[in-house]
Amino acid sequence: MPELPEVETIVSSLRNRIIREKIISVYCNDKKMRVSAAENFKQRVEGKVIEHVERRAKYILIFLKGNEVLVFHLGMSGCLLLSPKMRQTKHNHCIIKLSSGQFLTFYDPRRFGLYTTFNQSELKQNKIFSTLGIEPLSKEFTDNYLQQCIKTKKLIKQTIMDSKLLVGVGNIYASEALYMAGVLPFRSSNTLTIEECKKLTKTIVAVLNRAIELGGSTLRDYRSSDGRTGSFQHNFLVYNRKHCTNCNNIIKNIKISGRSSYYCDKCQR
DNA sequence: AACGGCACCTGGTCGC
DNA sequence: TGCGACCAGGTGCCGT
Repeated sequence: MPELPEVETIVSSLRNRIIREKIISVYCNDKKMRVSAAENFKQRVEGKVIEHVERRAKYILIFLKGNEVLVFHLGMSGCLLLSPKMRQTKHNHCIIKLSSGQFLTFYDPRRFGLYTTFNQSELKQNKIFSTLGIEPLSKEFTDNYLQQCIKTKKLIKQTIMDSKLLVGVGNIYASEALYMAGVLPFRSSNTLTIEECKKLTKTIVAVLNRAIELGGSTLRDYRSSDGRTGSFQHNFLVYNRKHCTNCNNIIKNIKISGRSSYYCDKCQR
């Protein structure tokens, strides 16, 4: 569900509103989750003060004074909402009461997400975090880096969505970036020219930045932590569209690794 | 080692 | 109206 821009939107809105707050109490019901929260989750976070909030890939990291780091992943349908009232919904899995009286609620109907806590060294050693690729909005993401990544026969859409190479690019933004670069999603990565690779580097960064400016994309479930929807979905050039925004050609839709992939066979080669 | 396929879930939509 | 089929933004694991 939420990709990098949606998670970034949540993190930046939380950053302004929960820093220095103390965690007063925690309701935790992870029985239905696919991944359990850490043992003693409640005891490990109650009474701690929130120091800062970061994003790594699609994970939300809430650093607590001391050594603990609260970790949330929203999966396909997860939300992390901050509200002045306790929200009782069917799919609440974790509710955190803060010293200001606000409630931070994690809910996730499809339960593909997770929440837990790590201490900082566990976080560094954790298999998930130690194998994550680089951030596309960091200085490390260069033409040269992408040129190294595409030395494979894998389809280019799979390559840019491979979180061991590059994090945060999900199904929507992969389709959009490839469309903007004029590259068909089912090309073998190693057939891209240097020029195409350079262009793709630029379009990945551009589409993510533009989506962040617009608060992400809301197709169905996504809300920021203040309950607001994103509006980048109105700016999709190819995803979920019937006709090409450039040439009016009919947009094709194929499955790549089981995911809907949209493209224009006139504008993309 | 690398890759494809699948499993994990609920809920919304569409067609009959 | 009711029901079943199908689809959805992610990710880890398993078998080949």
